Amino acid sequence: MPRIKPEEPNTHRTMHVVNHIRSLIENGTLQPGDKIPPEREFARALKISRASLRTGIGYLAAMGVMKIRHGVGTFVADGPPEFGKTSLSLMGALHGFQSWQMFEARIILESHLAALAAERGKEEHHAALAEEVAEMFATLDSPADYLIHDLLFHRIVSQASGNPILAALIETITSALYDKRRKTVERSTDRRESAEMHREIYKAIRARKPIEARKLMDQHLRMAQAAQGMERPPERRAPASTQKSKQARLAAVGSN
Amino acid sequence: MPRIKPEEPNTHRTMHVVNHIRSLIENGTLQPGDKIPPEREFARALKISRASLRTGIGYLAAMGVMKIRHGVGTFVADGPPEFGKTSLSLMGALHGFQSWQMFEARIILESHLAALAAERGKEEHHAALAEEVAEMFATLDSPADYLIHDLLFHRIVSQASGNPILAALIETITSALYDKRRKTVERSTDRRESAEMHREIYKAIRARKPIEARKLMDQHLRMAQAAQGMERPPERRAPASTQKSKQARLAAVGSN
DNA sequence: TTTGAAGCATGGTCAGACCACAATCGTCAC
DNA sequence: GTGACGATTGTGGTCTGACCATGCTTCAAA
Repeated sequence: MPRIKPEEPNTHRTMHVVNHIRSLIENGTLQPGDKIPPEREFARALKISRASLRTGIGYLAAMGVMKIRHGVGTFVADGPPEFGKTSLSLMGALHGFQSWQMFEARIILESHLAALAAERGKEEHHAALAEEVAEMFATLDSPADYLIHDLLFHRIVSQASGNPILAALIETITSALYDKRRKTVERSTDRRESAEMHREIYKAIRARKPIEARKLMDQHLRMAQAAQGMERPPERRAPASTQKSKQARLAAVGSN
Repeated sequence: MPRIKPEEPNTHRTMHVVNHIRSLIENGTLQPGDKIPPEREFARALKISRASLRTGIGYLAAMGVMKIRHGVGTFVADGPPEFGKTSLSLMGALHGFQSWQMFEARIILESHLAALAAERGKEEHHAALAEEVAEMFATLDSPADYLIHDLLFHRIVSQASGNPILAALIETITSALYDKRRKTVERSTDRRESAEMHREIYKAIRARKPIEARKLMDQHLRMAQAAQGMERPPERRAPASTQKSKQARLAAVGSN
């Protein structure tokens, strides 16, 4: 007896949910910051169990598309786009990303971003950059405060580039890098010189000199890279890893 | 009576699972391709319900860290790193990423990648690139086949760059771009000229001329960009979007 | 030897109950 | 009136146990 399939109960429920919400977002029904219906109600509407709905929402939340607030509700993510913060560091652990590789990516992206910012930056960006440069000079004696304005400066450059994708990529890499660096003591890498360089970059962006902005940013980041010892190491051979046997590794998975 | 907290039952179970697996990956106990214990068994080991375990695993799977195979088991992702394929396109719908922005990001990343490949590419990469160039010339009459080798060529350049992070970023952007382009008919954008350019790029990489490789790749991609009409549009003002009211939008969320 | 049908291991879904958190509302003391 | 504080309500988080769906393995029949 051939099995009749009046509808299509297949296609994992999870993806059913994901695609449904996806289409709602794509046709503009759902916009950043909007709240979706309560789980129980939504599940009833989609004719699936609450558990399955939750799986789908969890999937979207993991990708940063949805934000869940316990006791409040579930919302479409607003604010700047994020490519799962945990994602990069986890992927790093998994695929052995090296710090110098992250820094290399950052240098490439951010120096180009500076050039784009010089081309497209608007008055408001120029003003904000000037503000941060001033703050940096004002906090030369306070490493923690200085760092904040340093980060803000770079973030504004990202926004001024007019390309949110590149800005989001930079943001992801920077935060992953920051996590690694947070533990190391704040070496007082001559903040005055650093501030001067930021000022030069600002001037190039304001003067709409993409080539120069790019060059200065590249130079600035390479110095930072050197200061943190994140240059690309020379070729190594024979990693000589001391791996446990596969059997021994897998036996330890359940340990807590 | 004050509540005693001998342990910390808090910290959402989901993150408990994620962090547990994360640490297993970071200390090398779990490696790409490894299979984790069956859900029922693993849940018992972690002293949580199977449902919660599944939530955590789903989270990791959404980020591309785990691969779930129904009826078989759950595995740590192997193969090349992926930043959630669906992520970029969903984020695009959410934050209004434009095609030209994706292409701009691609141009910046990939032209630099070509330079790095020229610096660091090994014999094997050179051989593989030559192979693909030859295949491209051999399939000038077959758009579909040509496209395959086109993609492969670029992927090999990514690998040759020696920076898996940049390679993964490119891969994500390219696949998102490809999804958008798939529907458009394969315009026969002079494949012969395209193949010639790839050959030039290959020669520059093989000759270890980073500057030239970068320039050629940039040139090649800008032509492709123009051919697909993905240049950055001139400044627009007054988007004049025809948005429904918030109330009307949210009322339609449950529709199926 | 081939092939098809069980059987089994594993992930997927469901239902319903209860827990935990956050905002709101109502009561009561001041 | 007004503030504090507890109850109520709405919402996500977790648990349990059952059953469904898939895909590999095994084994018997052809």
